[in-house]
Amino acid sequence: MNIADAGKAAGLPARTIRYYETMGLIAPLRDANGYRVFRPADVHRLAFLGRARALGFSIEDCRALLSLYDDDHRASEDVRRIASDHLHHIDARIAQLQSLRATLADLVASCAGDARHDCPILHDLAEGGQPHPSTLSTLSNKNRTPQC
Amino acid sequence: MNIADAGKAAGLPARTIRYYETMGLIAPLRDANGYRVFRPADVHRLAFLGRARALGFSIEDCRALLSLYDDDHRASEDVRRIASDHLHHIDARIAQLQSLRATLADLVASCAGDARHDCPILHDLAEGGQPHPSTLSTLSNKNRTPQC
DNA sequence: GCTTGACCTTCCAGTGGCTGGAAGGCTGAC
DNA sequence: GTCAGCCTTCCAGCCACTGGAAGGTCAAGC
Repeated sequence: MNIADAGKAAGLPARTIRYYETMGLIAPLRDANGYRVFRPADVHRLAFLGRARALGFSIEDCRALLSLYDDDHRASEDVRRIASDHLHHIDARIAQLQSLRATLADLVASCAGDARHDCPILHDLAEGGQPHPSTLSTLSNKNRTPQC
Repeated sequence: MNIADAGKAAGLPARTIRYYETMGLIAPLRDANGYRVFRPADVHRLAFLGRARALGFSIEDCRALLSLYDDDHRASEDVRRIASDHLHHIDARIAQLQSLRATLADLVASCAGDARHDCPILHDLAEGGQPHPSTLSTLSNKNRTPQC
């Protein structure tokens, strides 16, 4: 099975699969012509990766999960710890976004959004205003760059 | 005022300020020795940037907001549109994370997390299981890589 | 046998918003 | 003069891809 078919079967773009190979997450065989050859087990592994990534696990988490999956002597404790840590990160991220959202929603609500010059949003950004109570922690946070 | 003092005044690391200069967001003067010289207006602009970034506005959004801030003929409509679009992005992101969180929490709850080999988390990742109803949209989403 | 188009390969570079480090210049106090 | 602590620029790395270029391979149709 070539890379495009493996991609279709696993729901991943060919480029992503090549990237996963360079990251050492998969190791397909090679045909005489240099083409990658994917066995069913490779496709299965790719689908595993696709699902883990869809749940937001990092590449390094995925590597750890795959190695536990391969490990006949694993303890479910180890898997659960990875998932649980990840859950905590997501919870923290949601809380941060919600606090940020509250501030932003207040600002948007306070702005007339018409042809006039006066704008409370810009005023707040310029003068610092009163940060929304729930945003204080976010603003004082080291993570000054909430990606969204 | 040199870069370190401007950074302290605006609450930004010197490196970030240099980065903002390369991005064309600020244009401090230069002293004879090549050092950047920050006037009060520059520091004010930096603080504006710090607050906008803390609210998750992208660098390009910040550029647009600053240019509206400088514009004597702006309409608050234009500012509000930027903020409102950003709010929608944050809402979408929160919804995505919450759906992902629900799936993940189910998985974590289903796992004994002990010394045994059997693990529903790995089983789900390997076999695809039943995706959590609220996660279906996430999994079928183009954005296969939810950063958290 | 030849062309065509769809695949495949590798390599390099860009995304966003910084951050780290290196190598070297400037300043002010001792 | 020497030392710490600033400042400068430039290059590279983070993450997980993604885009593009340049070129090889394959199968179908003529």
